[in-house]
Amino acid sequence: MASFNKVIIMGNLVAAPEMRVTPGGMSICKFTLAVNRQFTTKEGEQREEVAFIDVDSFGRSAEVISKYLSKGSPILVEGRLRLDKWETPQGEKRSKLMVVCETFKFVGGRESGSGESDNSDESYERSAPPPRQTKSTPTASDDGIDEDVPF
Amino acid sequence: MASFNKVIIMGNLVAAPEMRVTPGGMSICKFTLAVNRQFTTKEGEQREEVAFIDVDSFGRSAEVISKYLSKGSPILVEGRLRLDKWETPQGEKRSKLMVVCETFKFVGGRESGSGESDNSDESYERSAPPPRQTKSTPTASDDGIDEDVPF
Amino acid sequence: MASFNKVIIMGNLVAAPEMRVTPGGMSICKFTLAVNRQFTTKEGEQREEVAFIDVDSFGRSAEVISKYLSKGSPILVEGRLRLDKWETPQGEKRSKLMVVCETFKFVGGRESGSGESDNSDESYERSAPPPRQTKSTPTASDDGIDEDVPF
Amino acid sequence: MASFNKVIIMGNLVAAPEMRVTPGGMSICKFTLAVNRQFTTKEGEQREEVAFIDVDSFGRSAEVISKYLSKGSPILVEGRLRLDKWETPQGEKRSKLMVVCETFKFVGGRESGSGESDNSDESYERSAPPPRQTKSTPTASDDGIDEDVPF
DNA sequence: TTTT
DNA sequence: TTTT
Repeated sequence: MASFNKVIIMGNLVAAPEMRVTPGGMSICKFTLAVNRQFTTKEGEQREEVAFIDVDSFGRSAEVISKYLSKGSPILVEGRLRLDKWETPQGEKRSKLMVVCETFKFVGGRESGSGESDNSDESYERSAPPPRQTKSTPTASDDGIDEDVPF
Repeated sequence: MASFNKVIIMGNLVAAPEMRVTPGGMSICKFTLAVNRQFTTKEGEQREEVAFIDVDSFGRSAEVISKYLSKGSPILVEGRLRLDKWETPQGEKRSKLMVVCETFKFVGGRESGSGESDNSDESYERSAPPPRQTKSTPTASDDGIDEDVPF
Repeated sequence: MASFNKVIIMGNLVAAPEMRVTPGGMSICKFTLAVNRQFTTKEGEQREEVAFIDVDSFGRSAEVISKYLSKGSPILVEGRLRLDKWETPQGEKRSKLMVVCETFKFVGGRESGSGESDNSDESYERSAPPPRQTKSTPTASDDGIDEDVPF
Repeated sequence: MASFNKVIIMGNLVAAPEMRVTPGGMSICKFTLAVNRQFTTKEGEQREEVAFIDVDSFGRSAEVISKYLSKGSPILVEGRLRLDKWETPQGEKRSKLMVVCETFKFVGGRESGSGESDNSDESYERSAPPPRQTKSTPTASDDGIDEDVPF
């Protein structure tokens, strides 16, 4: 059976992205995304869990991300899971699951853009400012009644 | 071979969502998303194409969407493709591809939330305000040189 | 707000793929996928609904698909929704939602492979035969008791 | 900005799934998927890399997977990334990225089925046998000429 | 019929 | 217009 490996995550950078260039001239930009999940337990308590996900981006993606993003920036990353392997100085084998960025979208700032990986056609995009909210922003006690607002 | 049917789209409502309730008490909220794609032609021209995508949402999702979204609102919809079929008054068969919303996320406003379909565990979520942008917003002539900024 | 547009569908070709080449030399392969969804109604009846989804593939993808697939072949397609527009001879505007194939995977045959769109790095893949099933194939009356087998 | 966290992987179990039941009666089935990626290097060499991905499934999904799958079985898993955290007996903090199964599909056997997570509407599905291949199975030297067959 |  |  063929394999398939797709990850789509949206979250915020927990620190500034780290950029480096290989001796062969390939740009690599590493960053960690905080991806939150809020949920309500069976007992009705609000909870939040965070997954800190390491991401590697390459080429033009790496350059764009390192240039425009910083700690706290939101981003949508599309890519695949990769199992990184290495050996400790003591000779122990280690491995870690992370995400290889194949495409990304800047989201949620005043201007949003997107990029595509080094492996793509590099047809980058220019995009418009975000829409105005026309209804008021919902909050937990949004409409005066103690409704269970769902977000 | 098993089938698989997954759609993930993020865009803006082209009009206010339309809500109705079936005689059986099921809420149905219909809306149309504008999903943009910017690209550069081989000749280097900037182009934009828009897909207008009809979406049906049900139950609690329908209620939340109809309550909080309006024309222009951004939303991320996760669902599946469905082929709607009907007959014209003249007896012609017609069909149309559209999206059934299974889950959604409010995105890009001051507060963002999410919902899950009537078929889910209804563990709705409350979320935090968006992060501050710490680098300046990039634009086409961002850094004074006529660089080909990729978005 | 940035847009996002992702479709992942797996199904079977309802007919042989149709291949053509543009005057400019671009290969285009069109096909229709039947994507099934089985479900149980609230009343406990088994039902099946089918979405027939038109797909356009381009370049190397088009060539590989048209060469190796035929009526009934399973395939996994990854791509995006596009709204096709045209005018009837009577001058009526028409439009139709369909899928643009960006990548694909052959699935479920003895050998499975994959391809990537013309826009990609063309790093095509050769893959291994599918694994043997070691447990017997489940059926509705699998284990002698009239259990509600979930597939 | 809202978070989003979606994983779709298809691969084969590297070992029999491990099933247990919590004191509270919740079924948990753990397994590891091998997800392969074949690619061609810039130098034209065929390579394969494998990601071994740990997956947790719950409830009815856990029961179905543990009942019908075994070492080598193919499966398509849809879910989300979770960061597991624990402490070693020496008091060191450890964490590991893994996948929580929210839905799955049996793929590529004689019969294929699917399941949905404990959190879903439990509308399980019964599906048909896989299609017959009508064109011969492609291989690297498929048509006698030393063509660069793309899979 | 269209959003940004 | 339809696949399994």
